[in-house]
Amino acid sequence: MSSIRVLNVAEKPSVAKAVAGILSRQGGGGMRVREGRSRFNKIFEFSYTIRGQQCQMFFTSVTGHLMELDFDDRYRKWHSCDPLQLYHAPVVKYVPEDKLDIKRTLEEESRKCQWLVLWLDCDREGENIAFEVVEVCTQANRHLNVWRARFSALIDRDIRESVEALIRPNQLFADAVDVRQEIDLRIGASFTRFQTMLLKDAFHLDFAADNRNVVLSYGPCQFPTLGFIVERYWEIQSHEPEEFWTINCTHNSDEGIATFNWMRGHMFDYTCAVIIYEMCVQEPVATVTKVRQQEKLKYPPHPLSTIELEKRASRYFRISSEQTMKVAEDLYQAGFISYPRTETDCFSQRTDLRAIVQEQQGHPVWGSYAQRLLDPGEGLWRNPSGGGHDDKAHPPIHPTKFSGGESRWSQDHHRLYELVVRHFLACVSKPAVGAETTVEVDIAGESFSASGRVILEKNYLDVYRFESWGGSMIPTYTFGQQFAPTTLTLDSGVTRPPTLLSEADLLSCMDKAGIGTDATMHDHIKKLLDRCYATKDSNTRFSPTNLGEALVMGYDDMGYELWKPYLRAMMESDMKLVSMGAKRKAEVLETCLEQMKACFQDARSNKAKLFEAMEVFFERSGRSGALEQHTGGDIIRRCGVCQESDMVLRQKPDGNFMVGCLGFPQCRNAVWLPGSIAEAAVTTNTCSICTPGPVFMIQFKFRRLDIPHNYNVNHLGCIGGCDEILKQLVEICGTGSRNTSTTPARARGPTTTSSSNQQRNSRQVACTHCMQYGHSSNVCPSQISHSSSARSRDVSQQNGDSSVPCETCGTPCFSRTANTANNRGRKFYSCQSQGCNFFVWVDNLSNSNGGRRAERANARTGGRGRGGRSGRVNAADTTFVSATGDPVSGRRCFVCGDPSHFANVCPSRGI
DNA sequence: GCAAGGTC
Repeated sequence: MSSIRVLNVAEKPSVAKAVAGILSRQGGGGMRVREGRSRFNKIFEFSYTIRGQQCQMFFTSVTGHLMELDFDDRYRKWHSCDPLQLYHAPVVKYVPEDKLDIKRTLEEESRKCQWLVLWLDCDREGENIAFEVVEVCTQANRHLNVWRARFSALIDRDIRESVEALIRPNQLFADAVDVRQEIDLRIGASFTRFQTMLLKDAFHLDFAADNRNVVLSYGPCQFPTLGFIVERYWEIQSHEPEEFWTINCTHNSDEGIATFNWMRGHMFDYTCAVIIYEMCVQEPVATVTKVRQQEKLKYPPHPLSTIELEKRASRYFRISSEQTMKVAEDLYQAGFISYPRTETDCFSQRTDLRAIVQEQQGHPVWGSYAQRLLDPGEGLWRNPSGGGHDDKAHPPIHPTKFSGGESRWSQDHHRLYELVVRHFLACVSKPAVGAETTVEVDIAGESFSASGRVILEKNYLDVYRFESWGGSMIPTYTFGQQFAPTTLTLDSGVTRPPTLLSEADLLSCMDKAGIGTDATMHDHIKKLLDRCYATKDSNTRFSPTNLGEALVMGYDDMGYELWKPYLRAMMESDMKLVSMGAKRKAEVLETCLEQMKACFQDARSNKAKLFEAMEVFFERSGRSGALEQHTGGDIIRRCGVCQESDMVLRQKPDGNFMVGCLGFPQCRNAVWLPGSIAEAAVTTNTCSICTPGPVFMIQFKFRRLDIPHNYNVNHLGCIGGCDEILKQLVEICGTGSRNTSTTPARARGPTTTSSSNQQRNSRQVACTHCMQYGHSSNVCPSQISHSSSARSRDVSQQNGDSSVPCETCGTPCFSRTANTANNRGRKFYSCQSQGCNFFVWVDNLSNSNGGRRAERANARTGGRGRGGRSGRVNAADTTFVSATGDPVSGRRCFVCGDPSHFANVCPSRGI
């Protein structure tokens, strides 16, 4: 039987070498290596038998995608077409210049072979690359019999099994990637060209030495990444510190000090806190109600995936994700660590983990730990637990070769290799063991708890020096034991805003939202820095730049969530449907691109929003004619607002006329003219009424059909305030577009309400969440929790949205608003639980807060026990409110107002 | 000059 010549192609040279090595060993024969056209992609030759068929194997590789997608030549230049055309412009898939040598190798080898076996990674991208290879190879030899090998790890058994069970490549998987590529290209290019050409020359971009090189890119991954940064930044900006109160208790004994925390945590209502504090102070005896001793385990981390490597390198060493991937690639190329781009965080059963540990035994620092791991007497070994992710292509990142440190390594190389090794050793180690003691005490019905921990066995913590497990001792307590607290204090604090996102936080956000892949996330982060959309401080925390914030603000003001991850999530779910065969590629492409095109058109018609947002941060340069109303024009009069510049007549891009101050943006004085004007020209006539003069009159020509029939189409008018006809026509026609049913009149920025934006958008674009028309995605009923912006202007405090525990029975009470004749609009808390009659006006609570704070300060710093046993509050001046809502003075019951007792023993509570 | 995805 004659031998079949088989061309095998892997996704990267390392896989070609590894698989060829495994198969040639199994085939029993030797392996020959020869050069291909590309110096990176060698060709391995050996004999092998597939299902009884003698084969002559030729094994080579590509380097990732062989082809690129781009627009047809006619559309590649930025000014070659309207960016809107990019939604339909023809696209071509081609082999770029730097891949031509690989293409030639494939063509030459194909001609010699009968079979083609594709060894691309077993994911959607791999399947797509497979079809690129098929296209090149079958063009050279159309008789090729095409096969796909599916393997999950580069180990003997997997490879042998996959070659015995060859299948056909999966067109649906490849289709899904085609969809993604085309959508990314069209959206990215259209929005990038649009916003760059619109804004770059219109503003003094202070961060750029030369505006000509500035690209304001938009991408479905980079923008949501920027969105995470901006959103957190806005959250911090809009944070309003809120004061809260908590009760703390300490107890000194011969064995040491125990700190007991209030189990309610903290309270935002001072009155509530002080009442409870009073109760504790009245009966300052602590009774131990619970002593719990537990063994606690702290588990080692899961095996290392790319994202975890990036996050941990950032957290432990402050190395950027981009640098981490660079160094990891270096270490991988030199054979010290396994493939660094992997989602997998569990080891295959077949991996020889002990062999990997064995290699590390000689290391001067962690070698002795590796020895302990392998010693059964130590009992330190534990099979690693997986995190449940498996990309079926690569194992978790682990050391593949011992090194005591190479002389050419940088500090980052040393650190990353150490992290990979220590992480691996930790994974196969037992968890740390601790003994935790929790003590709960009761003071006047309030619960407090204290806990302490001692570490019994460090185990993996011995080698994983990056993690610690704080321990603290507490004295011994027994159930029922009573003691007098050493201190019992009512303390205040204020809520703090969240911190800026760290690189590890950002990677987590992206991972959770499915933005980017393990191999590209660091690229998206770097792109934000390169584009000057964000900056990173020395603590690896990200802030948006003015430019980044302005762009997000502009789209947010339009009512669009182009900066949120939902668009990507929708594309991802569509891709999945395509790969499963539930939706056709053409159908998904058509609907998605139609929607994005409508969105693009709408964004373009709302470009004033982007301008307004940019104007918040940047000076206008005056170089752009994009919004003509701000520059040039015939003079009407001197501006009465700034008294420095002239007011000029301008026609806006939408065809409408206005009179604006040349001092814009410093002076925003403007007169908006009726939308029914067809022509307007400044005359030499001056108004005899309006002052200060001269005010030049304008000859208007109105469109007949756009004004009532009793008005003349020709009108010599004045914008100085005297012209009643002009005023009436503004009233009748509005100052916006001619046809309000399709493009409603729109005032400038701040006066435009967000609801009018939403209405406008909803007419043209389907919601990106539910694909329904009639609303935009930021008000989608299916996504309400996503829809509110964190920006302060959008934050509204509504009735019933915050609660305080009822001071009588503890049930959460929500604020409500009175609707009675005397108290309409006044807020109150009223307990809704059955039989409880607690009631208080909110303004009574807040009005008396100032005095109470002073009083509290006095109680804590005055001679009344600061640091002593009882920081008792002087309630003599406190204004309490009775259940009827009437204020009562003095030390009286909070519930019924009776001065003979406090609320904690009020008869109305059945005590 | 534009995207994101492979990889060197």
